[in-house]
Amino acid sequence: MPTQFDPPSGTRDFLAAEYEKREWAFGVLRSVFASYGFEPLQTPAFERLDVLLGKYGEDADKLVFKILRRGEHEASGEADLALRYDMTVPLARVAAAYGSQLPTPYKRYAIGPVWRADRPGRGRFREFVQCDLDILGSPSTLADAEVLAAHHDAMIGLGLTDFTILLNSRQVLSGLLEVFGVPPQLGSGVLISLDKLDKLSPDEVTAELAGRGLPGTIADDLVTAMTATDAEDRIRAALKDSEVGQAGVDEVDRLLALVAGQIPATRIAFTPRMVRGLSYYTGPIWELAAAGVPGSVGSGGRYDHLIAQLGGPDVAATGTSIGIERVLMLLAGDQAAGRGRLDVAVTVLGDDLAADSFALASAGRAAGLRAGVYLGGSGKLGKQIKWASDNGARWCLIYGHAERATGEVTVRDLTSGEQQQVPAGEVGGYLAARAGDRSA
RNA sequence: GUGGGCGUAGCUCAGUUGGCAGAGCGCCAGGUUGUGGUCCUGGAUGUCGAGGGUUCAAAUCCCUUCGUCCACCCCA
Repeated sequence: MPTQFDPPSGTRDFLAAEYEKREWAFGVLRSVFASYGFEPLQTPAFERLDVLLGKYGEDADKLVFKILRRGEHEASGEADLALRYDMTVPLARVAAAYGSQLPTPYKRYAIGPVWRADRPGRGRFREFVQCDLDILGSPSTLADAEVLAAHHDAMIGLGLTDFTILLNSRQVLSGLLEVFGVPPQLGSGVLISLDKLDKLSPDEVTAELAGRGLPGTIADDLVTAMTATDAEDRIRAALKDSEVGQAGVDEVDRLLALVAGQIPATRIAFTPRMVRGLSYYTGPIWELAAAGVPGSVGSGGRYDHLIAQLGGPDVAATGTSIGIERVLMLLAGDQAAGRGRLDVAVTVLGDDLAADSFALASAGRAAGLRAGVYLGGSGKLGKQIKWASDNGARWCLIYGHAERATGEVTVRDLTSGEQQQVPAGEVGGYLAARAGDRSA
């Protein structure tokens, strides 16, 4: 097939099987979030350009899909609107617009497509669904714990158990830089390099740190402490010398204690080396890793002043983002089986019988089943039964002149091949009585 | 944005030194005119991603372009 009929790169068509799998997953998320008392929020697919630009820096601005001005201004080539880039900026706008009308704290979830003018790759799209869970207005660690627990439960609800939550804190990272004597101006660069410890060897990271201008002995000490088998103990001990660092450790421990009843200890761990690249986090940070998926399958943290930076009120905030597209990749085989399109397939064995066939299908629907009549051009019964079978129907209702003469319908069970004559008026009840026997 | 791989039937892919466009699966028809799945027989697949060049001759070699995949970067 010519490639011009593929959807634009980085976008996808979802035919029935995949669509249903996705809808199932979104439904699981909605129900888990609702069970925690989070409420839904839906905002427009596009926002005013000035609402979106300049929020995350120039690099992010380049990834915003802009919408040209229309009408007489179109020739100007300027844009005044843009497709949303994430769910957080719209959240800030909503907080600014409806502030006092929103509950406090405001616990909301948002599931919907976002767009990025990015280069697509594996697990990376230009149009993808983002699923965010946030709490505005609570500075409490309880809020972080609730978000984290809900995220964990959502993953479990989706059938995922083989994942790990890497937990750290901004204060821990600040403390590390302090106790190891990293010059303040090198801080963010050093953290970016340390984040690569899960991909690069300790030596490579040490070299990269030196390349950033960090004195060799400091780089060495830092990498050694982070990668030792007893790294966590070493870091904990070292941070005792830092007020901010110790505060970070205390908060991480508090968070671990709060979620201990819901998240098994094997699935969550204090991970001092984990650094979230984004600079707006102000407290605990976390990332979910799963085997077989590039990057993370979710991440979040506390971001206390971001909402104000994005144009909203200056409220405490914490939240998490479920990497649903990547989670769906892990679910590839499981939920995709599909259960067919019909429960009841009705033959049409002649133009003069079609109206009765329609009525039979209607009776099937009234019995709570999915029912359809044969729309093809073949009058052959064999073709029609094959059609019924191809559509996954459990029953084929055979209704020809012989049946009409006796006022009965031949009900063929396509699983067993057994057939039974049923009075036409009782077909609905007959099917309803047997529909519960075996789940679809 | 940098480097590399790959674009052939609906799908997964073969295709030798340039020499008639192939297989499996799926699809259609028949065997069986009122009985699907299994089986047997037969049939159709097509802009060889697109454009240009070399050649008697190009899926094959060269150039360009588009798409796609992998690594780096960045993210979800």
